[in-house]
Amino acid sequence: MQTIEQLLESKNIRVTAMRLLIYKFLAEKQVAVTLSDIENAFDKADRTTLYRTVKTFEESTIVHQIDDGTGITKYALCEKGCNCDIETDLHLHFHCNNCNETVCLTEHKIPQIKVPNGFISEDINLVVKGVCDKCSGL
Amino acid sequence: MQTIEQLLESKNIRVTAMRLLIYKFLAEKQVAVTLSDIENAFDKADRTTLYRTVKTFEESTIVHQIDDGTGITKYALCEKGCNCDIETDLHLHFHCNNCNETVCLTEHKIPQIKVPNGFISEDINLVVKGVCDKCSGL
DNA sequence: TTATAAATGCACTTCCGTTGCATTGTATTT
DNA sequence: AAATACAATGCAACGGAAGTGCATTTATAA
Ligand SMILES: [Mn+2]
Ligand SMILES: [Mn+2]
Ligand SMILES: [Zn+2]
Ligand SMILES: [Zn+2]
Repeated sequence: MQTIEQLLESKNIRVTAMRLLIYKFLAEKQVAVTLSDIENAFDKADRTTLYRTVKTFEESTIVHQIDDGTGITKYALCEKGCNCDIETDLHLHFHCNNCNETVCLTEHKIPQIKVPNGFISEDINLVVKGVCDKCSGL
Repeated sequence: MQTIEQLLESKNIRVTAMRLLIYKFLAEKQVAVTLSDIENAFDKADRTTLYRTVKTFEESTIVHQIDDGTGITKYALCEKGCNCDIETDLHLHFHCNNCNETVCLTEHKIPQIKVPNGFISEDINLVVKGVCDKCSGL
């Protein structure tokens, strides 16, 4: 088990206080977060720093971006061994219409999707919307 | 075969010049269009009118909205017999990373997606990204 | 024709993402 | 240790797209 510091260093990302804090924040969250979420969690830090930190993480396959259809970009930590950079992360995402939260369903891979002749599939974004387990009470 | 006028009247939407023009514009386009696309096609008309027209169409299941991940909302005519309003339109969308166009693949329905226990699926958004038939040359 | 309501146009706002640039902090070299 | 070089952070501003309030025009109905 490697530390966060080791992870960052392995990706050639300098270890700073902010980056450690933001990483920990993402790690303890069970849901995808928006930039505003991070902003609210770190009042003292500037929006831009948070934005660039997340972007840095994204470029190094530490987090992946999620477009859940709300119009607001969300972020979540990549699983270890995730290959977002070379091929798309094929797990699906679930957006709850009730609590408005979005989660990675990393266990649920996206099935093979057929496209018409002449079309070349390179990436797939699949978002299921409905009611999450916390809200459904099932 | 019903006329556009008849279609609008059947949905209790008043027939206006703008609405007929915008409908025809959408009908002759083979790809999903942005509000800016419509704006460029109708210089004289105001953005707000176009915006509200499309929204009116959307509320009456004449067009459906497409979130292809570009961050810009796109619109396309619904097929006849489409049930966007009561259940989600289950066809998938394809976004070309080369020409940046998005098309409805109405023939390609979204397969059944399994979600974990406790989750209730109500709607699915599936966007395949890659190279379209025009750009691939295949 | 007049009264009523909807459609359109104009101005303005908000929200999110993004960038330029100055400043601070860190690491490396001399 | 001091000087240097470069990256990280903070502040301010911008831009695009979606959305809203209100006045005006246009269509429908009485
Ligand atoms: Mn995910
Ligand atoms: Mn479609
Ligand atoms: Zn929920
Ligand atoms: Zn193309």
